[in-house]
Amino acid sequence: MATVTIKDVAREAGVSVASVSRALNSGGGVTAETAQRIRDVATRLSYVPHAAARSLITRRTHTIGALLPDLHGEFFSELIRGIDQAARARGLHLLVSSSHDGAADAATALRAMQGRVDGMLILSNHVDAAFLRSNLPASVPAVLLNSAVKSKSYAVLNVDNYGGAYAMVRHLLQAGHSGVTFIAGPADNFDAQQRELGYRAAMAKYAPHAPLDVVAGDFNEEAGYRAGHQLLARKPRPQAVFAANDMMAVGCLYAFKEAGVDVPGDIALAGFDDIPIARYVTPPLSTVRVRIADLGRSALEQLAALLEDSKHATPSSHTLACEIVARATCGGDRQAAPHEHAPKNAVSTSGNRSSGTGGKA
Amino acid sequence: MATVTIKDVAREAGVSVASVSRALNSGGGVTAETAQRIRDVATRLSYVPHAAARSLITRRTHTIGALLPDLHGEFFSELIRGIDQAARARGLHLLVSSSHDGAADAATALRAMQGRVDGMLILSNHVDAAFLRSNLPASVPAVLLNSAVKSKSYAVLNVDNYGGAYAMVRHLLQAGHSGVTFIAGPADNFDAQQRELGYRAAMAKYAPHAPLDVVAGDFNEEAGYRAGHQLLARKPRPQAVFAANDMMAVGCLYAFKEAGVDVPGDIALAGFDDIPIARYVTPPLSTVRVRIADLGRSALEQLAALLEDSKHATPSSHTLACEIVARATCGGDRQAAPHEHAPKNAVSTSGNRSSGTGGKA
DNA sequence: ACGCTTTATGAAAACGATTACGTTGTCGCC
DNA sequence: GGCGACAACGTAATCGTTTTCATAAAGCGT
Repeated sequence: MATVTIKDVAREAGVSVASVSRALNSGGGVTAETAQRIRDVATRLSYVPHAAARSLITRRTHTIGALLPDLHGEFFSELIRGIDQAARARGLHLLVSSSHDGAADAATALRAMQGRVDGMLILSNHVDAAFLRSNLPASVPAVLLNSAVKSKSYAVLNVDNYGGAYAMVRHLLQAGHSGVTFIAGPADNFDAQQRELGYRAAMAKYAPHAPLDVVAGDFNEEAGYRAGHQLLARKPRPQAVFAANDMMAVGCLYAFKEAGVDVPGDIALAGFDDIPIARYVTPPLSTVRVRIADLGRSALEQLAALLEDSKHATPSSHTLACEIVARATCGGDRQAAPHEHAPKNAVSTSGNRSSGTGGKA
Repeated sequence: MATVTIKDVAREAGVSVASVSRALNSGGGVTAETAQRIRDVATRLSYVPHAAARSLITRRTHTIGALLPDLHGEFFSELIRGIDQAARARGLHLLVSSSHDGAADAATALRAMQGRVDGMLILSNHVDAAFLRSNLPASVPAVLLNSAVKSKSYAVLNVDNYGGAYAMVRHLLQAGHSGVTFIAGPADNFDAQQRELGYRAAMAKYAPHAPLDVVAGDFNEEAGYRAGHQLLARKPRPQAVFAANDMMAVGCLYAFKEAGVDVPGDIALAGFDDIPIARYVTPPLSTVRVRIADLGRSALEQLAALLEDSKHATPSSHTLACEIVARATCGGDRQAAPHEHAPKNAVSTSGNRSSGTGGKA
C-alpha cells in the first residue's frame, strides 16, 4: 500500500515518466492509444499525483486562502459557503484561517499561509494598506472584503452598506415617520461607518429639517438594549429607530417590550443584516438583507480572474447591493405576512434549512 | 522581489544550505553563534521556507482537511471555530471542503484532498465504513464526527444525542407532564435516530405506562409547523411535545400560537440544539445545548494525537455531553429569567457576539 | 604527542512531479 | 531516393527542501 508514484505508472505502462505526465495533463505529444493505456494503468493503480511535488515545479498550489476575523453565526457560514462553492467549481481548494483578533494575530496567520496558496481572500478590519504591504508579498493576488482600503494593487469587494442604510431610512421616512434615530455601530468598523453615512445622507435628502440623531452602540445586543431604554426616557420619544445591525435592533426591541411600548404602533424599528433571528422575534424585525453567500462567491470569482492572468487583470472595486426586507417592526404600508415558514424567496442568505448536529438528511 | 530560497540565505550567511536547514529546524549540529547568524540573515531576507518543497521530502503537509456536508448557520461556524482554534494552537492548517450533498460529491472532495492533508475530519451522513475503505487511503488518519460507523480503524466522536434527549424527556416528565410526544427527525439521520432512542428509553423508564407517541418530521421548520397543527387536532391534546431539533420546535411553536394555544400553559414544548433563535422566540424555547465548538476542538485534538504517533495510538470513540437549557416553553419549576441579554454563562455555543457584515470591532 | 571520540560543517542524494531538449522514426515532397 | 518537417517518446535538469554521509577540526585521555 506504499504510495504509487508516476514512476510506477510509467514502468507498468512501459513508457517514460514524461509520457505519463503528458498523457495525464496536457494530452498533447502522445498517441491517443498510448494515452489511453497510460490512463488505464493510472486508474488501475489508483495513482494520484503528489500535490507537493507538482506545485514545487509548477509554482501553483491550486489553493486559495481565506483570512477571516472572529466571526459568528450565519455570516460566517454563508460566506464560506459562497466561497467554497465557487472554489470547487473552479477546482480550487480552500485554506481557512479564522477567528483572528488583532492585527498581530492576522499577520501571523497571513505569513503562515505563505507559499501554500495562490491567492488570498481577506476580511478583517485591522487590515489596511500598510499592513498588507508588509505582510503580503506583492506576488500573491488578494481580494479584500468589506474594506476601506483603496488601492489599485488589491481588488476590493464591498457590501453596499451605504445604499442599504440609505434605502431603509428613506423607507421609514416615506412610511410617515417624521424623523429617524440611528443606533451606531463601533466607531472603528468600516461597515458601521458606511451605514451611518447612508443614514445621514438619506436624512439630509428626505427629512432635511429633522435633526440628525445618533446614539452610540457597538453591534451587540446589550448596547441596543441600553440604547432602547435611553431613548424611551426622552421627552418626545423618537418615532422611528434604525439600528446599525440586527442584534442591536433586537436588544432595542426587548427594551421596548419590557417598557410596554408597542412596536410598531408607538415606535417603528429596523435593523441591518437580516440574521435568521430577525424573522423570529415578535414582531418580526424589518431589516436590510445582505446576500452574504453571493459576496463570498463573487470574491472568489474575482480572485480566480486575477489568478488566471495576473498580467493584465486590473484589480477593480465592486459593490454588492442590499435589499430591504419590510417585516412588521417598521410599520407603514407593509403587507400582512403572518410568519414566513419555509421562505418562498430562494435567497441563500436566509438559511433556516439548518438541521440537527449531523447535517441534512 | 524574486522569492528568496534557502540557498540565498546560505550564501548570504556564508554557510551551506544544510546548516541553514539545521539552524532553522532542529537546532542541533550547529554552533549557537552560527545558528544565530543564520537566523538573523533569514529574517533580514524575510525568508520563508517553500511549503511544497518541504512537504515533498518530509511527507508532512501540516494541514488537516475537514469534509463537511451542506451545513448552515451557527452549527457550521461554531464547528469550524473550534477546529480552527485548536489547529492554530498546534501549528496546523485547515483545508475546508463543505457543502456536500450526496456520497459521490463527498467522494470526489475526499479524493481531491489526497496528499494535501495529513489527516481528515469527516462529518457526513452518507459516509459509512465501505465508503471510507474505498475513498480514504488507510495511511491517512481520520476522525469521524457524529457518525454511526463503528470501526477500530477510525476514531469517532459523537454528541450525546441519546443522553441529551433522555435528560430532556425526564425533565419534562418530572415537571409534571404525564406523557411526551416526540417529533422525529429524518429517518436516515444518525443524530435523529439517537435522539429518538433517548426519548424512548426515558419514556420507558419514567413513564412506563404512558404510550410512546412519535410523529414524523425532517428537521425543518415547516415539518414542525405541520406536526403542531396535527397534534392540536387530537382529541386529548398532548401535554408536552419534544421536537428532535429546534427548528421543528419553532415551527411547532408558531402553529400553537396561531391556534391560540398557550405555551407552556396548555402545552409544554422543547427542542434540541440550542440554536440562537431558541432564545429569541416568544416564549423562549427550552432546549438541549450542544457545545459545538468543543466538538470541533476535541475532534481536532484527537486527530492531532493520531498524527503524532500513528503507530500505537488507538483510534477511540468518545461522546460529548449535552446540557439541558430550561427556558420558558417547558413549563415546570423553572426560574423566571426574563430574557438573557449578554448571556452570563460563557459558553462558546451561544454566539450572539455576531456583528455586522465586517466582523468584530 | 598521538590516537580516538566528539562535533561542526559541507557535498550530494533523495522526494515526485513537469518540461526543455534530444533522439528516433515516419511521412511527404521534390 | 534523399532531405526536411513533424510527431512520439525518452533523458535529464529542475523546483527547494531535508537528511545521510563524509570530512575536517578540535577536544581529551594517556
